[in-house]
Amino acid sequence: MTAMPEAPDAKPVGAGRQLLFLREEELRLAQDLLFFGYRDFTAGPDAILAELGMGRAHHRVLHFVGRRPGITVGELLAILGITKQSLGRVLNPLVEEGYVVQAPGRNDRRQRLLSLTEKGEALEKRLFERQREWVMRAYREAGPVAVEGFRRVMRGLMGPEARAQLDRALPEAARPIGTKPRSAA
Amino acid sequence: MTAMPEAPDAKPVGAGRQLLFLREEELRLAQDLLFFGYRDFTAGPDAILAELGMGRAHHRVLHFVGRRPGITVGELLAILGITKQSLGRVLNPLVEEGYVVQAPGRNDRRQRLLSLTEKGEALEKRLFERQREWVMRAYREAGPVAVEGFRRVMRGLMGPEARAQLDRALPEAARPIGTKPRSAA
DNA sequence: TTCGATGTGTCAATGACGCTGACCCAACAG
DNA sequence: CTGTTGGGTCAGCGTCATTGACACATCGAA
Repeated sequence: MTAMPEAPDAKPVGAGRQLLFLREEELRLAQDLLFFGYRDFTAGPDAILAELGMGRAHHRVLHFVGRRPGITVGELLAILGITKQSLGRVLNPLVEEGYVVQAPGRNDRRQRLLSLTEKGEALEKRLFERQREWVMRAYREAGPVAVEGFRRVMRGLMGPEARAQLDRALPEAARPIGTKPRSAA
Repeated sequence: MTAMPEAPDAKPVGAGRQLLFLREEELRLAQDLLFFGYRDFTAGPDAILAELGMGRAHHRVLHFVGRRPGITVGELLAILGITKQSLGRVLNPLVEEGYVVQAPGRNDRRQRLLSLTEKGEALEKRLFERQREWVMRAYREAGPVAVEGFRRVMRGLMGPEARAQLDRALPEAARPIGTKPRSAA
């Protein structure tokens, strides 16, 4: 490839260009965007977590437990899509260090209902704020129409199970496009 | 900062109005979308790679080497953002098993210019096709306007270095919207 | 009341993927 | 000749996921 001739005014790609080539390039672009975008999206929280001897997995637990206090272990496993052994290795330290509390279920006492402690909420919020700044910048630069498109595409990239989980987890308030939960929970 | 470009095509969701300030739920949604979307986006290739005893990191090498044949090890390291030890653990098997070839640089014979063998191209293509179906489905469901928005937002989620790398790696032909290798705003 | 299914926890081993630190070689550049 | 650069390698560590097997309390129903 030639070394960037600095076209000062790269025009939008002409509509009638080689369609097949563009299709391929479109997808290569999507791959790149998702790789870099996701990596940099998680970089902020990752840095905070590293100082605490934690990783991305801890963040996910804090995130989903914070989103649905009283969630059962089984539900969390289903959402995260990992094994209970993997979850245990992350969840146990969070409990031991006082970020998460477990309470026996009222109806089914086998269950351990998870929720965040104040300490857990504080950390989750800290991670959240870091990421908020990052996402807000991207949203602001892109504009509301783009944000709506982003949501549509990301939703499309999710498998059916993940979509269902998302619908279930979402407060009806901020729901994207055609996301009517047909059989709500 | 208030008036954003009109959206003739996108459905006015709750997001259609002023989301220039990021409400809590909007960011939570973004977090969920990125987590689930990225996970499911990579699931297809992951399955193929697992059969070959490889992982996501191998795919990335195949992807970026395929995109820029003759890339140096140093450039690849910069793009991937990992250490050479980490790269070595992935790249060496790829070379040993005949997916990637190394050639000494013409100007600087210290360099090992990387490119795919036919075998490597075949595998990369196979992974690519799997992902293409997935992305195409999402793109088709979302529509062209949404795709454009998706690109803008993902680009915004990338850090400055990643954006520069993306511009550098891209054939000037198929470049997304406002991506003249300079502007931001 | 017994018994199987369920929710959860845990031990042990494995593997992918990243890191740091230290050191090496070959080639370039002064 | 010397210092820097491009690349490789050994040794060790940590996170995050896996599988398989087992333990235990509880629930629900025969």
